[in-house]
Amino acid sequence: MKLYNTLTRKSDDLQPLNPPKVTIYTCGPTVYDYPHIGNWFTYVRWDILVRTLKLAGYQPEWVMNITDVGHLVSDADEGEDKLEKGARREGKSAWDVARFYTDYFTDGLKRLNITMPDKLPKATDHIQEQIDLIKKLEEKGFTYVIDDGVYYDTAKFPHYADFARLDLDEQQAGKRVDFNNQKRNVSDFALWKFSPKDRKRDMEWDSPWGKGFPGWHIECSAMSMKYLGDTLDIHAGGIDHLPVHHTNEIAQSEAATGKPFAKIWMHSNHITVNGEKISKSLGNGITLEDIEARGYSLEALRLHILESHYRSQSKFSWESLEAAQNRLKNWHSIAALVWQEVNHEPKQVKDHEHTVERLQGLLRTLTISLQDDLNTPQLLSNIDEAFGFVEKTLLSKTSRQVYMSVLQKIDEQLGLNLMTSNISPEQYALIATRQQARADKNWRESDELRDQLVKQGIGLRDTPHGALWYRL
RNA sequence: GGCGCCGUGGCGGAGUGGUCACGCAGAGGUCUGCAAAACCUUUUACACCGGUUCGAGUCCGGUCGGUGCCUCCA
Repeated sequence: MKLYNTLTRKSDDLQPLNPPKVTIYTCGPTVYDYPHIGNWFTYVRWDILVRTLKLAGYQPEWVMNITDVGHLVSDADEGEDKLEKGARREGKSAWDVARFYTDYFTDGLKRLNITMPDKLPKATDHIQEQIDLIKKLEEKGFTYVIDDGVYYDTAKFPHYADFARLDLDEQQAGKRVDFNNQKRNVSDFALWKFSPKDRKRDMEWDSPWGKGFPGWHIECSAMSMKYLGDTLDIHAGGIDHLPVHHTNEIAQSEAATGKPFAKIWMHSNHITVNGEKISKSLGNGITLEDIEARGYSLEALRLHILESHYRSQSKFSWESLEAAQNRLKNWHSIAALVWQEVNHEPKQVKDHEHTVERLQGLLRTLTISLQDDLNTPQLLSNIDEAFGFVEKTLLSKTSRQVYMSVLQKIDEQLGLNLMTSNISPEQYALIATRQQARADKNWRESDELRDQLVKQGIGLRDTPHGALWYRL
């Protein structure tokens, strides 16, 4: 199985440390606001990663963190605390805000049919682990303390700039911030921040260095190592994390353990909405509720997400969501054929043999496409081709069985719900009655029966092979 | 300014040098009691200019354009 590795900047073969187990850590949400579709794009993509690992015969162990402690608004460790800010906005405590958005987030995972990670550890439940890790870094001489906190000295970590290929001298030229002459490098970052002397924070803890709260980056190192060991098979996250968060995670973790932190780093690219990037500051985030309010299903959103590759900067628009919803609708009607007996003409028997071949071919290409760095767009086109063939030739008894296993496999890998249940005998009876009415040219009765079925969520299309139903 | 990425038909979007996937939308047609489908046909798509090659959307160089990060952000 091949995955593009940011570390090596090429597609690497996955070679887990302890196969068949594959350890995965993905950066989760900071729970201080509603996630927007851009966030969900990323989580769906990691869901596909996990499902593909299972397909490839691995046993993925997936940990995603919940950042419920307010790291500061800026990577330069300046400014406001996000959770405290959210708390003020909503007139709640930081703890309440964190709880509310954590629940919202896990609910969203279910709504989007995203595999539940094996663990969703919260930063606030792992303060001690973070303190221990900072202590370790302190013992090894990677830290220094200034007025407002304990910092990581990036100059002590020789390969700090390698991962993101940063040019630290040129970077931020003309933008050099004055850190009260207390920070030696702009790239240094906080491991532990002290509480302000004049104010009590909602969230603060005692530490060997004084009362305060952990820096943003340390939680991921501490929790991933606790649950998955010193070296991860795969670490994944949004592409925005590459230059700062992930760079810092590597610096902390590798300084502490002396071992590689992750073998493969994967980055999900951002999406744009109407050509603009989504950002908190622009306030153009679309939520799941916005999607549903416009009459689109989250399943359509899911399919839309799969229509682009995770490494490309994809575009979101209502128009393309509409296209995805239409495509899904067509898929549903073709999927419903799995339940339907059709009167075939003899000449089609040969086609049915080809149908079986096509469907088995789809199972092969499905595996190939996904294991090739999660090429979902290519897989979708494979599905379309096979479905087109099914539509054209209809199904025999044999091919129906194969088709059923194909639909189940697609649902399993893509998290769609193409396999719906069969309709009831009563509904089949209604269809048969309508067919008789049509044969008698009793159009009024025939149309009434059709309306009746529509009310039950069943659509019909009349073909030379009889009336075929699909779920509306 | 530094480090990157990208330019594919109306829209979205794959493409690993060798008949330019696929979806959505549009147009025309066949079929059809109506409806819905289905099927067929359909517009010189690979930003531009050079180069390498028997052959380039695919490799190399340049030009133009867009865009991301270097403040928050998946």
